[in-house]
Amino acid sequence: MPELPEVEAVSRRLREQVTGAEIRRARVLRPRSTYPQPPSKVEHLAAGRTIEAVQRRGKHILIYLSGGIVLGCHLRMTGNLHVVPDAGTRPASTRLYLELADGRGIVLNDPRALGVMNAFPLAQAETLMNKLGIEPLSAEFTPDRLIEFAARSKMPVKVFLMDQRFISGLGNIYAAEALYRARIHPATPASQIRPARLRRLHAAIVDVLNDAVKSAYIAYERPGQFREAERFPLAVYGREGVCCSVCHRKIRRLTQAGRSTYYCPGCQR
DNA sequence: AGTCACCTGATT
DNA sequence: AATCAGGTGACT
Repeated sequence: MPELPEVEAVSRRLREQVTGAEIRRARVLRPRSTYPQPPSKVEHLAAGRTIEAVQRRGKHILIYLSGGIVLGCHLRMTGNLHVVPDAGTRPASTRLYLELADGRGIVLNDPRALGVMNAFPLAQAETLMNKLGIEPLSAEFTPDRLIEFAARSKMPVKVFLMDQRFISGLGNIYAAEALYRARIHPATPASQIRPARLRRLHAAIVDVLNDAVKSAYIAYERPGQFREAERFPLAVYGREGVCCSVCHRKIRRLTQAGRSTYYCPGCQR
């Protein structure tokens, strides 16, 4: 599920629902879901604290607790973090949950069980988050910063865009969609792209993420079956063999760093 | 820079 | 039965 827009939607809804709530206790049902920490660390550090704020950083959800503790959650491929009315009634693929003093539960629900939650003192959480790259929807993400980063990387530009140490939040779908909008071939080495095209790429990244944030927020407000239907139409991702609506050539797929990349051979040179 | 491991469920 | 999946960290 989640890249930046989906994580933003999850984070916003959580913020609205649980800011100010008290965590009675935390229960880890699957021990690996707190990797690399032991489950007891999360259980002990979360219990009895009040939720002061919920923030997103890259694809991480940060739950700030009273007493200077932060719960950091990463949803990986299939995770979701959401509130249930009764902590005693949870989805089948619940990996851990926070039982609130009012009886509700915050559930890390993840069929593939790749998602994780950790507990950190505030300073340690900040240190970890400082290793992430720039927030693409913040004012610091400027065309010049993108040009500066790209100049230092020989990676294929699509792999570069997904590297969280440069820009944090882009994943397989929106990296491909941004390159399509910018008309850049995904295999182009980042350092070889001229500044004018990187400016176009910068605008494409901001646009595609803003579009996706809007639809992701709506999608997460609704029951599951409407999720896919409400996302704006993707131009290339998952559309191998379909004709490009601009040039009518067939969308192709290639493999980069072990992941599928979709692109239009006509539009992206 | 590539390959695997971590997992399960959907699709071919 | 095999392959694929919106992610990432730990190995070569």
